[in-house]
Amino acid sequence: MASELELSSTFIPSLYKPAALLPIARHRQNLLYLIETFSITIVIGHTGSGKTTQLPQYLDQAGWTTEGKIIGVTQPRRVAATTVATRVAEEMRCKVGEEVGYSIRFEDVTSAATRIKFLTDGMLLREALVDPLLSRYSVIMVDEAHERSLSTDVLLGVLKKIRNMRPELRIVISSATLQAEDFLRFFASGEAKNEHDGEVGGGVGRIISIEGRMYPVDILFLEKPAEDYVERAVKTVFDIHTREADGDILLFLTGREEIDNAIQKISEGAAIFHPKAQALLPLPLYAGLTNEQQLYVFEPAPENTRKVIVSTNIAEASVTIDGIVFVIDCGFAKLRAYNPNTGIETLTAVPISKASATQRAGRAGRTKPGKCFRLYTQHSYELLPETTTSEIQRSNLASVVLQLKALGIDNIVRFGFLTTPPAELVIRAFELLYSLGAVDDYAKLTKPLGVRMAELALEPMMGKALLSAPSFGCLSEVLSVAAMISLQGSVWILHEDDKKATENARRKFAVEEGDHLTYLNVYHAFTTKGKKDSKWCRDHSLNYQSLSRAVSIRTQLKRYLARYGIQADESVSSTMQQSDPSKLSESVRRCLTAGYFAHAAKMQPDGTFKTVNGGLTLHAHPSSLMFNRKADWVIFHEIQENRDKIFIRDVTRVEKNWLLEYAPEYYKVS
DNA sequence: GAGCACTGC
Repeated sequence: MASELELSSTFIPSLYKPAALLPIARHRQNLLYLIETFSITIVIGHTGSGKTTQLPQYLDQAGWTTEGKIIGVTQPRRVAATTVATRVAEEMRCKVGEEVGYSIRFEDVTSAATRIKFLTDGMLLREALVDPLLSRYSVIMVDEAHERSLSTDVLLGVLKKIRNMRPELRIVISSATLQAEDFLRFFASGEAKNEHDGEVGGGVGRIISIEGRMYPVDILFLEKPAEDYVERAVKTVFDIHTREADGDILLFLTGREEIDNAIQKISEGAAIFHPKAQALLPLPLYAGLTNEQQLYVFEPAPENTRKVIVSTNIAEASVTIDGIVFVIDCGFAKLRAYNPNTGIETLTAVPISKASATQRAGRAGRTKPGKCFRLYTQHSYELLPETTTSEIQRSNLASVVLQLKALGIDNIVRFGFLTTPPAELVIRAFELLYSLGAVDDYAKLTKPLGVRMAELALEPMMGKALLSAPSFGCLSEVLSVAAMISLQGSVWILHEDDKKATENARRKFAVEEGDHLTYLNVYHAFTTKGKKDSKWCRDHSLNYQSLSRAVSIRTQLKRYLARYGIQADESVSSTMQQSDPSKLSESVRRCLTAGYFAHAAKMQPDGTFKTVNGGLTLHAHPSSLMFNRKADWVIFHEIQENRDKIFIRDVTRVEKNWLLEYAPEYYKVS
């Protein structure tokens, strides 16, 4: 420790502004006082205030890491956990994994010396399965809590429960201004009243605001509503380019199609109207791009060139780009919602919230004063909801219910959620879990099935299929299928200009029986013929990063199963060629049916599908093998409504009698 | 004939 102190007085960090200059430094004493005094501290501060990097260090220096206790800081995203850990380690002059570490899925970079640990909130929930009181932590800081992700909300509920049993635990919540009082009220509810009556939070906690290092952003609205916001956005890009000072532009649209469209229009316009002026460089940004493709937006523009980054919501919170001076906000975002009555997810563009609009505008003021052009009227803005509906109110909650059950929360209905999810969502989740055998008649987790399903990092239906695999003699295969399905569609690389290339590549691996066995084929080729080689992947339009991830996921799932005494015999059936391929294919499809019986459909003469009760018309997604193939009965992984059609994705042929065989209760009526 | 964003000892 002595040598460390000496070092820090001799050297000044060169990479970053000295920490003493950050806005948070002035609040150091007050922050430490509040955390010492109150169980809950809500910290309001923008990105750049230093709350994430400095506060854990203050706490460490103030003695919160003595006697083997550690400070945990959760993030909603993996990248944030790793980058912040790296930065704090630099400031503390240690290697990541020593005094400062991080823990995310597949990567635990911590050691016995670790005192400050950055981790995803999902990961902290995992830890709670083993250590229900999170007893190693003296302080837990939940960063970016205002984003209200599914796991943040579950974590907040769990922390509130833990606080009752561990009053010495300190909880710090980082929030945007708008929601700070909600967080405090949440933790204060159920507390006995005291002398602080009348004040939000009473004696439980306090809110502290730390001013961020932000530059002013001028907000401009349209006078009249725009008829076509993509067109209006492109026009605004050119207006900025010709009339405003230097600085890059960030344009928010809702999805890939709009983005490609806008980029084309910007390129065309730039070529015609401004042949000699400063050039415009339009760049797309959305999650579907590979990491490599995303990196372009971070590179400085060539000389005499203005970057125009055309992005989805990914640039609102997940990705931060320097040098943005102008933001154009279309006022919409695509949002996922789940209908508990039909079991169908929708993905539609909806108006954003005021909080979201503020966040978007803030992206313009990170390096100097900026401007935000909103492609809607001030009147429409006033009508927007304050905040976006939290995920827990619009998601399929099967996994959440399973997780809470595994954490020992028996009464889900009475569980203290920050926002109580609609009862229909909870009921629907229980119905599915019951039909899968994960919970019993008394809504208790079954042993060992339900307990294991909760532990596996898989959706309940896939978890059930995987745990059934040994009895079908296809564990090795279903492990691979489960890993590939976990990639959520990022198996293939989509070529913007050459759509046939992807199709041709798909055809090479196609298996008649459907998408799941095609995935198995791809996985097998990747780990044998492909030799886990990135060039081989590029040649076959496959996403190298995703497939490497599938290998990690498979390894992790296999390790879990091994702990249950379930061994995958890789030597006998690791290739489909070795045993009778058609028999193996049947086993895999039977096994999938045992997990996915609730996602079954029957093909109609016109090639569309009908749900089991006959109510809804479904279409095979064009990315599915079953898009132009014949089948009778199928099971599918995902069902989603886009615009006017309901699509099913990851579709595989099954037999009707398998449905009756593996889910007699579920199908007894029909 | 077509994909918002995240994540799991």
